[in-house]
Amino acid sequence: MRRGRSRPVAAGPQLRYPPAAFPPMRLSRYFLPLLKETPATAEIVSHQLMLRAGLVRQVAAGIYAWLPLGLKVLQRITDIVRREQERAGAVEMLMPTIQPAELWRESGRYDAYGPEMLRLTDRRGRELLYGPTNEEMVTAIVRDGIRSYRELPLTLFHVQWKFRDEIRPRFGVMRGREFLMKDAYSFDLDEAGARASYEAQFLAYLRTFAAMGLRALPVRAPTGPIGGELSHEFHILADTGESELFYDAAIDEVDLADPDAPQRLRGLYAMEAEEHARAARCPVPAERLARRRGIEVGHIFFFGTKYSAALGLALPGPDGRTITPLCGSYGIGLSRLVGAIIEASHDSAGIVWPDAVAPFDVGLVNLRPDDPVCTALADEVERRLTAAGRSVLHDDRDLRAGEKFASMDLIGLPWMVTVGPKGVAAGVVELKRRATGERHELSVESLLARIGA
RNA sequence: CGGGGAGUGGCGCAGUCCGGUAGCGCAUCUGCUUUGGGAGCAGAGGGUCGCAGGUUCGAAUCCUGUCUCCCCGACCA
Repeated sequence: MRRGRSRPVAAGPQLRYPPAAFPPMRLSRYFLPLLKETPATAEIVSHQLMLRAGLVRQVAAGIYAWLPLGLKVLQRITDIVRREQERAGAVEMLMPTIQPAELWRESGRYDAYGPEMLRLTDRRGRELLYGPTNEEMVTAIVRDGIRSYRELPLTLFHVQWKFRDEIRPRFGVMRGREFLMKDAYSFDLDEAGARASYEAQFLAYLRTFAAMGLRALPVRAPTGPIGGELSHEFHILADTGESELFYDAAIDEVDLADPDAPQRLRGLYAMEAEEHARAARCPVPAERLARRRGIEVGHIFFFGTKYSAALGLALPGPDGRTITPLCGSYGIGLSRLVGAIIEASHDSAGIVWPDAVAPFDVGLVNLRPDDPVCTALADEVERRLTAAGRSVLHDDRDLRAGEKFASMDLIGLPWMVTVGPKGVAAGVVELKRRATGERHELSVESLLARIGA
């Protein structure tokens, strides 16, 4: 191809992009290594199920490969987070995993961070690190890219892998060394603006977790000298959660659709057990004090000029005086969320994915792939569900019914559609809801009416 | 990093104390019979026992070193 001269792309059917929104996936061609037995190294249920359901494979302590099915979940979670971040006015970018040590010397954190930071040296002897977070970098980028106070406020976010060399990684992806995180950073001219940016993220978090079908509790987190009351952790409630939470049961009554829900939630008591014990007195009457376990999946906080001052981010304000922007950062542990969701939603047979984050909407089981009539019907169901916008994982393998059902239960897709010899003559298939176990025999038309939109 | 435990076919384990040339279940492959909730029978393949030294006629087994993984604790999204 010659350079410097554009030529029109030849139009032709072979260049047209296929229109299917969700190409169906055949299990016979997929990579889904399921384990019948529980690996001895996995202690908690989410880790066990993630290994058994073929979501991840451990590569080293706290480091995981994401297999196709696990990646789907991670992507669905990321999509929801991205949508809600953009809705809250944050702008996406992407910063690298590797950062120069010099940047961290500017903030003084290079020495402060300790062995948890993975340090590297390149061939020229330059000191690098695998980023555990990005405050320094984003602050430097904004410093170098902003010329006027008029360009603020600004909230940037990215989704990127991070590395913290935990002393003891555990609980599978819940406490890995390498983890995927959404982190957002806000830059404001004054405290009122910073507070508004914080509020916007607080609301975005409520919406994000609700959109995933999760119950998330905002918990007041201890702050440093600058943070004031502007720091919250978001916990997914799960009986197996790592932290114990005490909160005002009135929180359970708050309607998230209500515009003043964030305000109400912020006013209601919720603390981690350790903080709760430390508090002078609990403002919640005993009969309203709820106690549950949770998994921290998000953390937002305001830290003022800590990094902007250290890195020399300053702008001339409208009156000519220098403004050092006020900043906050807002994290969601995306890979950890996968584990947290499973902790919150599983049963003895396997995972029970909430609809919004399931790797596929429907598991389609053809009980007789060698029977042309069953196969024709299964193919039709696949085609029509796909056309209706549902993602379908089609089990076309020649295996026994029990094994196929058990596999579907294990991977936890919200719906299972079974096409088999019993129903095929009458033109009916069986629909099963994973969460409840409820089953119905339906015609293909009724099936589409039920789950086809 | 302190304390504890474990490395033996893909997975789960036995064998280690009392050295004698590796075994069980599941999975895999072949055949037949089965076929709507992890089938039955018959046969087959697959392991330098984490690694490196040492002791011994002989080491999965004893000794020394080393690496890795897991659990409890402090730490953390």
